[in-house]
Amino acid sequence: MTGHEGSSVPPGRPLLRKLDQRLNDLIAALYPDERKRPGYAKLAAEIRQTTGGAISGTYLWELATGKKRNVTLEQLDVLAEFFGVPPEYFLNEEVADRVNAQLKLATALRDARVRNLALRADGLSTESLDALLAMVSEARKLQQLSPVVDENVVDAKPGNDER
Amino acid sequence: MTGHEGSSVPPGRPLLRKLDQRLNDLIAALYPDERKRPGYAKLAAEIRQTTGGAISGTYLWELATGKKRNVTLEQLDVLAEFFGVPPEYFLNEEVADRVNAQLKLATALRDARVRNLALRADGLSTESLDALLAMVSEARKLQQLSPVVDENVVDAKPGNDER
DNA sequence: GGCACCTATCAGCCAGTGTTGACAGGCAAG
DNA sequence: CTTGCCTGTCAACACTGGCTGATAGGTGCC
Repeated sequence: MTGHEGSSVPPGRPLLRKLDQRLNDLIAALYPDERKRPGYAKLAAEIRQTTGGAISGTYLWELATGKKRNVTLEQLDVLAEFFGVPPEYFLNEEVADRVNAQLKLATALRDARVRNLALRADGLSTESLDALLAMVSEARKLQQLSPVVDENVVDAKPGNDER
Repeated sequence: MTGHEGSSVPPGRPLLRKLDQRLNDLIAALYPDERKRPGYAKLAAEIRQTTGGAISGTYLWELATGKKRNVTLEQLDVLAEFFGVPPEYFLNEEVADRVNAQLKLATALRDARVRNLALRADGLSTESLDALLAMVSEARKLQQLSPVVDENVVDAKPGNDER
């Protein structure tokens, strides 16, 4: 656009340079255990089926490593929706801090489902939360997800509780 | 997924569909008098010299008429900076409403300078406001702009375009 | 040893964002 | 009426956002 350099970020414009850090924070919050964390490809696939929006693993990596950062609003919306944060999270410092506190709290919880719900709960009404949960459940049933994902995200321990 | 119809937006994704309206609101707020309002080209030039970011008049029109709406963060930042609103204005309904109230109030004022300052004042500390004002004044002096605005915002010498 | 399946990273491609340039219509000055 | 400026609008172009595919390295299972 401006023909500005694209590698080193000139401090001239207060652009969204912290997007990479924000993204990494979110990922770390959702998957506190490094071993259990899926790669960017798997994570992107998860985002795709959860939000319906398209995103590639490679691009996720590019964003997380700061190689690309001038995303479009559509992508921003998809990311925000998946991680359960308001889109302003990527723009406003205060909002980011507030949400980050919530994230730390959620990380403390052991149960993956509760953690996930807690993340998505921020700023939503009870009705919205309920509707979301129902939709996700429906989607899973519809896709006939096998008893995989033993300790991954959405499903918890294998052959155990589960409503 | 770019089935851009212009008017009817596929409700599949709660995208930023109101960007055109928001933009028009801002323009109308800044230039309440239709007669005195500069065209998109002039307005774009104004934005360019004020914020330093690049934007074309045609593109401004496309955004205002809803032909394009999936802007990048960089463009969003430039627009927000010029109009003196926080970037969340384009994302968050509540913020937009709150700021819109401020805009109406500011519109009531006759003096263009006060109106301008009022717009930019929202959410800023007194120090920031002061610094901004100083910078703008310096810029004006530097560009040898005519002795301040009469009722327009900035007066440009006819037939002269820099850069 | 080997193979199969991961992962992160890179190079190249396509689509759409954002550009420049030009056209038609309105309004004031000559 | 003609000339000139300014407006909104469009079409053709360029650049980069975002994707697909391939490569290199790691770990487990045979």
